[in-house]
Amino acid sequence: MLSLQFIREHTDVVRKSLADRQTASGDAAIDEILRLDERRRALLAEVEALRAEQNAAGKQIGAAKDPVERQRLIDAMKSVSTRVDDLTPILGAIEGTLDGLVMEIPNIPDAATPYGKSEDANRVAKQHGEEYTDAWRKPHYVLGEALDIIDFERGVRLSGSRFYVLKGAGARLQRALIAFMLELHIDKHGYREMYLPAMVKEETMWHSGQLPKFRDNLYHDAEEDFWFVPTAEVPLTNMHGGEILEPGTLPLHYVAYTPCFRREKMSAGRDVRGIKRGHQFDKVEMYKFCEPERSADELEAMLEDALNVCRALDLRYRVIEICTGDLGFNAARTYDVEVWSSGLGEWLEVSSVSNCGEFQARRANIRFRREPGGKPEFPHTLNGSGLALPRTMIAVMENYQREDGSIDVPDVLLPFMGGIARIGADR
RNA sequence: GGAGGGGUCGCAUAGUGGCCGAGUGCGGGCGCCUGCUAAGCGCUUAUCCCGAGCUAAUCGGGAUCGAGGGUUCGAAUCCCUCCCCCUCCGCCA
Repeated sequence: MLSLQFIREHTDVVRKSLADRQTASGDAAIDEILRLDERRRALLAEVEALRAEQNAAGKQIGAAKDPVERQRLIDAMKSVSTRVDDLTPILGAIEGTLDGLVMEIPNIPDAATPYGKSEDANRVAKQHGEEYTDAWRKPHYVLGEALDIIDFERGVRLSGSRFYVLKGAGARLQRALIAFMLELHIDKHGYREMYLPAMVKEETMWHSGQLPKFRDNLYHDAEEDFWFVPTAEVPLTNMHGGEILEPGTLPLHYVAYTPCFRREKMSAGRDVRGIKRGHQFDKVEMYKFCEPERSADELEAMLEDALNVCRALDLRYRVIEICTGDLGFNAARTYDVEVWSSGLGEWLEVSSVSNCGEFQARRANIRFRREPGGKPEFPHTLNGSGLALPRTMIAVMENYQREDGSIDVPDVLLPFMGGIARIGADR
């Protein structure tokens, strides 16, 4: 979130941010925030002055020996007490409203984020390999059913639309990808592996910025305060919630594999075919906490870490630089990574690598000290997929398919496949 | 799920209505002293918010004793609700 002080003192920057993000009601929201903030501070001054009076009187009353004098002082404070009781709920209500409004203001785009009105203005920053296909190439959902490694029908039987079952070598292929990605990030890229809760409390969703904006996209338990994570970014952000990290702690590089759950209400009817967009999917997520001045470099490094997965799998990829109009709520700067799938004949987003600046750290109240006794500062946080499994599966299946309908297993996955080098050939 | 115990300043503890934002010990920091990496002595030891100030040093005020409500002129202390931890029983991947 943004600090009230920042909104107050850099109102023009915030207004520009909202305009660049194509937020229609941005100005009205800022006006309301400024108005409430002014009222809040006026009321706060009054309440605090009264409290100071109470505190001072409290000491006198405590010290008063003469019962008559004592009673006189107590009676005198009753009106002050009443006034405080009157004002406090008003102040509380204003702070509540204000807090709610500020929570809905998105992060300020980084200066490096290009301006653009919508995703059409995103530009390809880097591309490795050209689009290609062949007449005989099939989409993964055809391959998957023919090889009996993806079962859509049974997924629907169990859970409804947007669910599927991976079977045999299909399930194993995904597990191999997960293991390969994790080990690459741990052993070669220096991340520390985390096994995380897939359900978190509501508060945690606010801290990482999923709430209130994306309430419609989240699943939660009807009876208890359990919310299903839509990405490991949520628990990872909160790993150090409320902490002040000691000098020498940063940077922290974490990697976690989790299932992710999304309602996908926004994309009803889109991408319904195949495994491209399900309510449940797996993802390996990278996450960093670092000093503010290092986050730009850390972002580039994280992008490379994601691309290294694509390279190791010999996938054709491109990097999309997200423009202001398409930037996510929490992000100041984002690269998307897409890989080419030769069966569907499209680029698939397998990763989104973002620098959130101090936006999430402020929400989750994560701070660090540069030196012992130093002033606490907010670290920057970064997150990136490394990678999302279903789309990586699609690309691998479609790009490694042979004309006879079998699928070669990429070399780097062989150690995890228990001797299966080709799916469908020796079944 | 049942019964009991407990949550106070980095750690350990003291504290049953005002002299407690909070004592003591340990740990950490600064300084003094001591003719040797010890002992001793003194000081210090959180975070956030509002205001003033050169968007400074700093100063004034407010808040925070698991969280939220309540009683009261006044709550770490009393009452209620919730959360978490520990012990035992039950159940269980």
